[in-house]
Amino acid sequence: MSSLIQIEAAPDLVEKVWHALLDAICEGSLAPGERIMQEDIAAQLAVSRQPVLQALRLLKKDGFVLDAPGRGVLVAPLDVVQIERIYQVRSTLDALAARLAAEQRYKLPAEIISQGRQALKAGQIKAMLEADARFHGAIYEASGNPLIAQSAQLHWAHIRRAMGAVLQVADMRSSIWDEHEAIAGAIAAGQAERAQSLMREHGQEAG
Amino acid sequence: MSSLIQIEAAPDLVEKVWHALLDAICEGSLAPGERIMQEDIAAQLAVSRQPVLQALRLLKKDGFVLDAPGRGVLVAPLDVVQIERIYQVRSTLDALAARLAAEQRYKLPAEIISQGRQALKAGQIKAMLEADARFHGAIYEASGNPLIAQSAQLHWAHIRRAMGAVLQVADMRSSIWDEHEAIAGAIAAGQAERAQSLMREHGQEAG
DNA sequence: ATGCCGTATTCTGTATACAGAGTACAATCT
DNA sequence: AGATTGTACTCTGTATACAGAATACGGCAT
Repeated sequence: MSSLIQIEAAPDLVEKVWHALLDAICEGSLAPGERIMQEDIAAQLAVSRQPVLQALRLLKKDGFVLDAPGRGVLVAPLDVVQIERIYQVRSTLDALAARLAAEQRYKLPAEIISQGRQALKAGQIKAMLEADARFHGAIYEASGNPLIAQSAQLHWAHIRRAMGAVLQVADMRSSIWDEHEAIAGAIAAGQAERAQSLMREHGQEAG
Repeated sequence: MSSLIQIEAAPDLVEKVWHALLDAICEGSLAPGERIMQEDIAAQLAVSRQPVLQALRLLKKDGFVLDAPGRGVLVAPLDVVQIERIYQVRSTLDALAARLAAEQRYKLPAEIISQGRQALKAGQIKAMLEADARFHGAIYEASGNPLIAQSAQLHWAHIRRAMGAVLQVADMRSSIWDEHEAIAGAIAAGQAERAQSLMREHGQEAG
């Protein structure tokens, strides 16, 4: 049996449409409050209305679009209160992940932090967000509980959306990578409680 | 304008099918590992395959059913490890909710606890679960962050499923309503940290 | 001129139809 | 007898068709 590369099964139109819509919403090309019509989307993506309908239902479930009875659905407006709520939940999950990762003395790859610092120095917003996501993602994975990553993944999408709007006005706090480094240190040292509380503070600051 | 009772809009077949399937899965009439065929479900509920397809996709997203490529989908087997993971996440969210509720010095209605004690004394399993859900639900609501309730709602469904299987063997811990009472006291007194840690311990015990 | 009602349009949700992918069984060859 | 390949069947996912609900506009009455 020769080792063949795994073929990625099931392109699945629904998932494609879902991804396309989510990207458009996060990136802002579908503006908050904008009306969405199934037929338009279907035509733009060259599929029938059916996969679009299903994708919209998925997005609706996660709060990216809202029902507008009679007028279809519209892109959820990004609400300050709502963002705060998301941060609240995500911080909690992050803290849990940090604690679990610390219990296993997870060693975070050093390059994640150095890459983040570089991006910050260079002022590359996109790279900064990516590095941030990698940092937190690594900890989720190290926690050994895939549910955390799954939940947080959703929140990240909301946050990405908010970030895009916010970062054009305000600068990113320059201290975040110091905080990240401290958290990574506590995790590697197995200081579960310390890692947990550092992460919680980190999340609260971010909001 | 006379005040008329709000008419509940949009029965929505997809949602009905979703609910019916979820109930069947939680209750156990759809056994773990069992194969599900769209046409069967559609025929049983007297709808077309379309709403069933969408409902299954929703359930798949939340891990109640799994993809069985080529053989449709099957009910997710209830895995001990998975249940532990769910408890881990839910405990964390519960602790967050308890802290937030405490910050507002939320007064939990006393009848929730007394109802729970009565159900425990009478040995009515169903009533016990209901009282438990009411207790935690009230705290979610008091937290002021609907995201917590939304997330936890999902976990509850999984837990309900597990409970049904577990409670037929093991008795429920008789101390839970003492713990609940202590938590409610801490919340009402505004002792946020204490409420949070009590709730965390409570969740860990339950697992 | 303004307010109200009726009609037409538009859009969603559901049902039916169709095509593709995968499995199971059976027949054939070694 | 066992293994392998070909064929038929089954089930899913997507497209098209249809019906119902809600809105927006235009006409009419006041």
